[in-house]
Amino acid sequence: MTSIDAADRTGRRPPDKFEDRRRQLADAALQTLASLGYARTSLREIAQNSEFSHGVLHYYFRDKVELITYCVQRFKTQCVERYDAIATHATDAGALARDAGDGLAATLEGDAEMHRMWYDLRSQSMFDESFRLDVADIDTSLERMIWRIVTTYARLVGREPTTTSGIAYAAFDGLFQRALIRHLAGDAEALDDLRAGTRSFLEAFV
Amino acid sequence: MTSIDAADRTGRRPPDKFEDRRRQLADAALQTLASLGYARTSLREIAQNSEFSHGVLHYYFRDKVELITYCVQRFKTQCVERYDAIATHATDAGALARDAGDGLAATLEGDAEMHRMWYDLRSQSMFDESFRLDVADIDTSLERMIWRIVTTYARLVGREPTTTSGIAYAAFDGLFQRALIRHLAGDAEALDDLRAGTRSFLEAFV
DNA sequence: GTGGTTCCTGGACACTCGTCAAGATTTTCG
DNA sequence: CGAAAATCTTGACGAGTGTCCAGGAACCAC
Repeated sequence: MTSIDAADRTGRRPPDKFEDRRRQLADAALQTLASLGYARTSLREIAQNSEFSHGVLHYYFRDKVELITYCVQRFKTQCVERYDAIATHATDAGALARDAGDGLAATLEGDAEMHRMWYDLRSQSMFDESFRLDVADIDTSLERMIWRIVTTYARLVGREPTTTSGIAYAAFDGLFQRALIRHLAGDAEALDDLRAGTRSFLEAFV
Repeated sequence: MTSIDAADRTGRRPPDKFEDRRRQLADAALQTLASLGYARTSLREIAQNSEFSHGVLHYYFRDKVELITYCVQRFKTQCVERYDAIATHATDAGALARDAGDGLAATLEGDAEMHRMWYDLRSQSMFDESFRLDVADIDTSLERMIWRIVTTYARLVGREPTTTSGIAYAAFDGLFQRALIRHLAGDAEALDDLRAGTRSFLEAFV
């Protein structure tokens, strides 16, 4: 047994199997994080959500921090490819506003646990420097997605945005987070308020 | 030793000493939560931030959940009495917008750890029902504070708000949270962007 | 002072945590 | 096939967790 540790193995030749397994385990970890939250997520719990035992995690990841960091990066790739499809094929402003609101409401309802995990991890990044860069990276790509919606809306109504992309994203993020919290608490009006807020912001920001 | 447990003792006659001690221990817990985050806050760590040993926590609180819940409620009272002073004595719209932005920036910079604790606990409330009601309560009072600023601004410029209090709060909350994350990450422009965003929102929402 | 109540300490408990390593198992390949 | 490499399981470890409790300390009326 020539002991090569996980760090070295990361950059070896056939990344097929090894990287696949990492992704598989990271998905189990993401599922655990989404259902239990960061504070209650343990390696044994993650392993139980996979088809392996807990020891294998240290075969594919150096420690828990590397696993979680890998999770955040993986989550990011899922994010951008998922949201890049929101509201791009609209031909008039009203339809775009409706589609954007519906898209946000749909992912909030369908992926509620995933979204609360994101806000949980982002809160963690305020305490733990390890996650800060990756979290900031995700925030940037989300900001770009929002800004694309805003600028498209502005073009369709023939005006210019009245704010910056950072401020617009902050508003939409606050709106989405609030709707998520209320939705998880059982508030039936949360989704409609998210749609209404989306329209309201688009009108206010161009 | 007539064993009376903490739950009974809560409603006894002289609540002076007993309630004072609860507040004192809750403050130590809040300090710990602010510096370590919810996931890393243990009862022994809390006790070390106080002048007592860890055993006393179960003399004044039934369990950890009751302690944290008490903390959230205590944090709320501090919140409302602290923020009710923001931007109330302004006579023209421009000064109000400036005072509001400065007030938010000042508390963000001065109480950054406390604010990140708030976002951490609010994230927790998405996973743990125990905190949901208290967290929602705090959100409501913060929403009222923001709404008071918006309506005052609207009165000073002689117009009406163009949005609801919930949507306005969501926007300001997103703005504040974004500024906090960037501030904690060492971004020197975070505070100025918060001020600029405050002005931008006030203009956009009336 | 003295006895009783209240308050606090410190240690023990059962458990979970991240980590690690020895060995069993599976896969790969000459 | 059979040896070598890669992969996975299992159990252990020390540290840390929430909780509980026996007993000491402090306080207070008498």
